[in-house]
Amino acid sequence: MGATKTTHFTDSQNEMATLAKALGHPARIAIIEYLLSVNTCICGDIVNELPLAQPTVSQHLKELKNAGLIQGNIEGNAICYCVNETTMQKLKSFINHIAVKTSKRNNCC
Amino acid sequence: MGATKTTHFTDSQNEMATLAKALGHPARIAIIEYLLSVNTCICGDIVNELPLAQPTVSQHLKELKNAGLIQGNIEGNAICYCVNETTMQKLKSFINHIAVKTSKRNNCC
DNA sequence: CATCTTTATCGTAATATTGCAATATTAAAT
DNA sequence: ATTTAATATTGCAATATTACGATAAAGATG
Repeated sequence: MGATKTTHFTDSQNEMATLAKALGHPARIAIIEYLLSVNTCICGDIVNELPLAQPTVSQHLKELKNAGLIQGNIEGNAICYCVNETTMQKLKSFINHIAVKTSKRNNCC
Repeated sequence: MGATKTTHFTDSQNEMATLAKALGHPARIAIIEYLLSVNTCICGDIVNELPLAQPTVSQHLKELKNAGLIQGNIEGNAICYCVNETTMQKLKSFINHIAVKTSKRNNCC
């Protein structure tokens, strides 16, 4: 075992889990925050912002990209990264939906 | 290696990563959704709702509980589970903050 | 008290993640 | 064409996660 049984869950559940998982590492949270700390896309310079080696950062960027949370455009020999608004809104809607349901629930615990 | 370098990141980054990571599995999304599908706490019956063996579900519940996303109260020989509103609001605020920043950013990708 | 029900824990196998050194790739600059 | 700069990929070791059978623990029920 060790592999997630994705086939037993709905597409929505798998999709949201994928997005949450991609954010489930402090380095990737830090990357997102850094991308948003400037009012434009970041071309290069991400590695120097993080306390991790370049291959490690590259890997984290890849995971964020695979999940659709960020996108990268080649700009010369650098790559411009930015947060994907559509995906972020999707995640936001889901969390909001859960949070609203939670607050409207009858407390009993 | 293989261990996350949590000490190099801020408390906030680590906290949000922990919450996101806890939601980063479809079974745990399904558990949260099931807990919210009824307007009260769920005492037992979670195992039968999921396509996973009882020890596996128990483990997922434990992780959600460790992250503070759900809480469980002993009720006889069963345990009543429900979503933790405070933690969920914290996650919601963070995601909202990120989403707002994303949508206010100058697009360039 | 014996038994049933519910949930947790242990042990373990399969797989995934994290991290980085070494190396490759790609495009700009000289 | 060579060098430089930025990013990706490969390979690998350490660790974490996922899943479940077996078993334990704790309260309810007969």
